[in-house]
Amino acid sequence: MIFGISLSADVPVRQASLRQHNLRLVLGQVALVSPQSRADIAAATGLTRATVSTLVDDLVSGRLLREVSPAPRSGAGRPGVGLVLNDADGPAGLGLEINVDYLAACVLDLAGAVRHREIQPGDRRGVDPATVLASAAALASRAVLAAEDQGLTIVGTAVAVPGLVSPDGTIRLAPNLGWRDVDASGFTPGPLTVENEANLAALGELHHGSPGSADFLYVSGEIGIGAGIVLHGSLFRGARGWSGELGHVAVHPDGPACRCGAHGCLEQYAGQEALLSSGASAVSPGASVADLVSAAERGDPATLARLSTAADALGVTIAGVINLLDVDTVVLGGIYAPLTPWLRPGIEAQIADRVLTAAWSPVRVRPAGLGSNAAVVGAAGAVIRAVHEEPAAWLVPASPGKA
Amino acid sequence: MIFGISLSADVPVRQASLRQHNLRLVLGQVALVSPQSRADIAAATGLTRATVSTLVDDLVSGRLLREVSPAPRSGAGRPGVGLVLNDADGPAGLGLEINVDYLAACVLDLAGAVRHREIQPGDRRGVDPATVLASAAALASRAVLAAEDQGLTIVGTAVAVPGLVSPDGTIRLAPNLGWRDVDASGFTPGPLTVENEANLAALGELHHGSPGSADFLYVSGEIGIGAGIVLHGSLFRGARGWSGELGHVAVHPDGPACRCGAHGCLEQYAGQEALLSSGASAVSPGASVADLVSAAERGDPATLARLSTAADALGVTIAGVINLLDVDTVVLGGIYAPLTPWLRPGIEAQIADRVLTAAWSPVRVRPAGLGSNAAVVGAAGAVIRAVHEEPAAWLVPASPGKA
DNA sequence: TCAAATAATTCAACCGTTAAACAAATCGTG
DNA sequence: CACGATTTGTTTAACGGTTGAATTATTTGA
Repeated sequence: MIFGISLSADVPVRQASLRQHNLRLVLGQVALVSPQSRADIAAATGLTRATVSTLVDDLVSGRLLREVSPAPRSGAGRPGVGLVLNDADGPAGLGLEINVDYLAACVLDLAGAVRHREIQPGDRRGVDPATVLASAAALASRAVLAAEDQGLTIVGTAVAVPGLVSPDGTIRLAPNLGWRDVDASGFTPGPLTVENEANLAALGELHHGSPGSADFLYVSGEIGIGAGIVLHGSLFRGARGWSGELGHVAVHPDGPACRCGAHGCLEQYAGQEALLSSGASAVSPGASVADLVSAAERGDPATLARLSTAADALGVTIAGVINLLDVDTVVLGGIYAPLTPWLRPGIEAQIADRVLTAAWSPVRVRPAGLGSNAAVVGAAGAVIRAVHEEPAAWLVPASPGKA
Repeated sequence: MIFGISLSADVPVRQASLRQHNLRLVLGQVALVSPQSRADIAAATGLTRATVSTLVDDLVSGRLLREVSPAPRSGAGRPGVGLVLNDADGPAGLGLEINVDYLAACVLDLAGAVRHREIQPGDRRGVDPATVLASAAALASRAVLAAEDQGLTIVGTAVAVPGLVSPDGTIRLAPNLGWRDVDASGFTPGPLTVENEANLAALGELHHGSPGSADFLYVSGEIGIGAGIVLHGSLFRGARGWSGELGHVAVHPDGPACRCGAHGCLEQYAGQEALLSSGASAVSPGASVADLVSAAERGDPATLARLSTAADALGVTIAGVINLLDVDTVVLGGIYAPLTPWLRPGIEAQIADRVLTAAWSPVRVRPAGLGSNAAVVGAAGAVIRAVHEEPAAWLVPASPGKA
């Protein structure tokens, strides 16, 4: 549970909690705009310069902040020393992604910069989970070494998987991997979080993608269709962590049967298989998304028609979501990102038609800024975000020799 | 904005904030279990008895708590004095509801008990908004008098309306009243909140109805169909406050045209008009919901068929919502509450069929505990809830003569 | 009547923030 | 090159809120 909100309501508050809160406040301010003096921070947060000084001292000796020599000069007066997130020898987050057609790893430093990345393509459908997890573990240990080479310390790991995950780290159901009740909680050393791929991708988009709204629906087109829901700037995981199963929302209740047992699910109209493998078209069976894009660019009528059908189905479903949740932005991720030019018109038309408030408050539809990296980056970001959320817990005790 | 979360993250925290937090903690503890001694509170919250004493002193002299003579005895030792929410001469909340076929007012004391209620039936469709607001204002002033007679002081008012409300209190659109851009912000003295009827009903159900889940979908069947979404125990209002337009989610995208301009909206299948006025049946046009219930109880085939159709449509839509949001409870409110016996089977069948996680985590479907009072009670409850959330702001200064 | 037990209050100590004074570092100007 | 102006960062006394131990208050049971 790396995503839990920590400041919750029904717990007593002592002076120490106060300090924790203000430590986070200062760290967050530095994360917001980067070289910043203690005085700047004081002005921006409303804390006193004195308080900021003591807080910054803690954060610097705890290896979360770093001083940089000259702050950008302005007028007269003593120059302030700049403060930045410690991306030199501080903590770092490790993100992993287990997907149907690739494994990926990614290391982010405290400032959110990608410091290492490795992608291992290969179809994992039907492969023994233990084998796949072993490959992922190997990927992870290479990433840890790479981080150490750069002076960074991995303080946690998050894994993105295309399926439903229990709070204890068990993968309850990953239909497209063919997995069911796989325990992924301890396959790598250190604290580990297992989380749905679309959720982490949404987080990645929120914190590391193009800056946009704090309320959006991230639609992840992979073999299946998932969604990550960001409400008021934080991920909504549902009562049991199983939100976002957009692919199995009904478009036509009496439509074709779906693998899930129901009829007319969105996945039947806009899933990767529906887009790639059906009917006669310029795109041959077994083709890739890149082929689809080029066929669309050529203007192939059958391809365009199929994309239009998918866009309509997506649009109907998304319009329903907007009527329900009132998000103001829809982010198209996964395979939908490169297909945005052909999907957007149909989606926007359905929104205009079906969303009650569309007339006076527009909804943006845009492609994901991070492309296919959204989930790994989101996973690593979730780890460093935990540090940002509770810096007091991550202050490394000053070694007496060095201080 | 009576519902805002006050403890937010990017604000400095001083000792005073600490006190505010702990005041709320103590008040909340008393609200949780009622006659409770200072020592009990200390044990339950983790605060020191000393601290609890000073906090309770503030709350008592500020008229939010009241001491009751003998706490329930147990063994030996000095008996603790019981503390209860001040429902004798404390603050109270006024809730109003403007609906298509009735106006209502309701006063709740700090303990959440209904101390006054008035309902004024009568069809308001097409009536001039100013006239309706004047009636509501009259209702409100009678409620204020009734409260004063009982020693209570109204500290705020919330109004439930069947429509979309802007943050500034303007009713942007209330289709079934025929209102558009009506300013309802100042029609009664004192602080006023205007809010969607389904949202307030959901809040009412959450805090004053049958205790249940903290994540649920409240489906409000009135002339239109609205929904209130409660996530992690708090109301989700959407990016702009316009969440919950369930009635215009598509069931059959190519279905019959809806007033809203789209096609196949849920309202066409399960709205009050669809249930009451269509086709030949034992229920004559212009009938009421009570007629519908008695026809269903008689087993009238046409009525049962129509209810079954409505249940299927509701079920498809609700299943989509659950796939998306992973709520574990669905509350049927408004006209659906008395119809639950006939609606539930169809809804549950669709959920079982279409919700991915239904197999291993059941979804409860139940009628609203408050019936048609949910919205007014929720409105009044929202006001007293604001006091609970930020007691420091509501401590009445001790009058020197009385203290 | 007295000891045991529990409730509530008092008081010195602690901790984090504040405000104001002070020290440090730079620029502008003569 | 010196000096005032200016801004940064640290120091120090004071303040507010919580804590823990001691004290007082109130009841039960022997």
